[in-house]
Amino acid sequence: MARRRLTQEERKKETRQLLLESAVETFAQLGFHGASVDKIAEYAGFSKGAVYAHFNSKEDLFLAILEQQMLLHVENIHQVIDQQHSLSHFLETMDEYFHSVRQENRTWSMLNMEFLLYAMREESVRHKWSTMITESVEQISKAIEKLMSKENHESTLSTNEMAWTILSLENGLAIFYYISEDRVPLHLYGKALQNMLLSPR
Amino acid sequence: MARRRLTQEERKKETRQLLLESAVETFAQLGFHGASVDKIAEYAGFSKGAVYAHFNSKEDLFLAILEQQMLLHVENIHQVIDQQHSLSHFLETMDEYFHSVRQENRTWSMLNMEFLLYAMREESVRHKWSTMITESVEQISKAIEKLMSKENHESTLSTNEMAWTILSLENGLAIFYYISEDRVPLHLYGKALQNMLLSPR
DNA sequence: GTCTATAAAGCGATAGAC
DNA sequence: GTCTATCGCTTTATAGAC
Repeated sequence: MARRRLTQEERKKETRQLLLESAVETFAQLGFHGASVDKIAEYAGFSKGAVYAHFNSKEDLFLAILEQQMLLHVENIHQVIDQQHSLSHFLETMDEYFHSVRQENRTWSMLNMEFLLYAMREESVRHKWSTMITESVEQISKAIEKLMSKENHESTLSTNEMAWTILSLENGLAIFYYISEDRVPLHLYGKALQNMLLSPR
Repeated sequence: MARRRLTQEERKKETRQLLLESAVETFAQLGFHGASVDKIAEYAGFSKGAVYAHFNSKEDLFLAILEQQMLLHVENIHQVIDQQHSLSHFLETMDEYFHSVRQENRTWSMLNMEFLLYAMREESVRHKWSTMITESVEQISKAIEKLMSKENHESTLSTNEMAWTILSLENGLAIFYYISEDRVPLHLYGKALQNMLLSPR
């Protein structure tokens, strides 16, 4: 009996996950308004009814993947931060992380943009994002501070300002990568960061 | 007779301009899919019919303001570039330009984001934007080169890489300004650019 | 050129069968 | 839990009056 219930719960979770994955793809491709519940369901191999059995509304579904994406991004950042030995190594890893996300996972990048635009318009979501971003900035800021004190580094930028710049440049460059692709200089992200944070003396 | 025709043409142009301005506001506020032709017309004080008398479709209207915005942005960049005496002065002016656009004209910034997302999805628009951006980059690159040779400056970044970074950071920081507003350090744009391009020695 | 009316299609969401 | 059918509303776009 316990076994049977577990299987059913697993099946339910699996459907939910399939719907989430389809939603990720569809929202990224067509945007929030452009992606219909019908299309999302169809792409996952279900009907509209299945979506409304798992989520209260289209917006609810959207916010669910927003939540998922938020946690994943924060987790990635933490992983990157925790394994650093030097500031230079840190920036290199950030550059690699940046490129792997852009190239292997175009969908997530476009979805990220969609979230950003959504957050700019919806106050509640904007506030949530703002909090998450600020926390990421603080994490990065602390990590930089630790690395800098270890290396006796100095800069006219505060570590907080550096952290904001790192994340801003990531987003800004990502946009251009998708629009101009081959025209954007390779590994500019890492190079620009090195230049900004490790000023030659 | 000539006078009468001119007046009519002027009226036609005026209506068209009013519709364009309303479209700018509405698309920025609600996004491409979220903004209906009805709302755009109503906000301008007209009915839907008037819109279709001036534009073939909703997308046509969208592309018309995209064109207008493109030209304006390029013009602004040129104006900023042409009046520079030193690299430091150039970066300061860019910082001022950045802030005036963000604060006085939130609408245009959000519209800019909307365009970017649209361009990321529509191949024809993407190509147009790519060309325009590349031209802007070249303009900025040349301006920096001139200023640097005048001041005997050196850097590990090429002027081309600098230009891409300048525009990327502008977009990336703009996003965060709208989401986190008061938490983003003031005048970070100019400061970060100074640090990146004018490395202390 | 601008209006009102309307067509035709798509949307989010719900109801009821299974 | 998932389906089909359907409601009620909004959308883009067109037709015809003025």
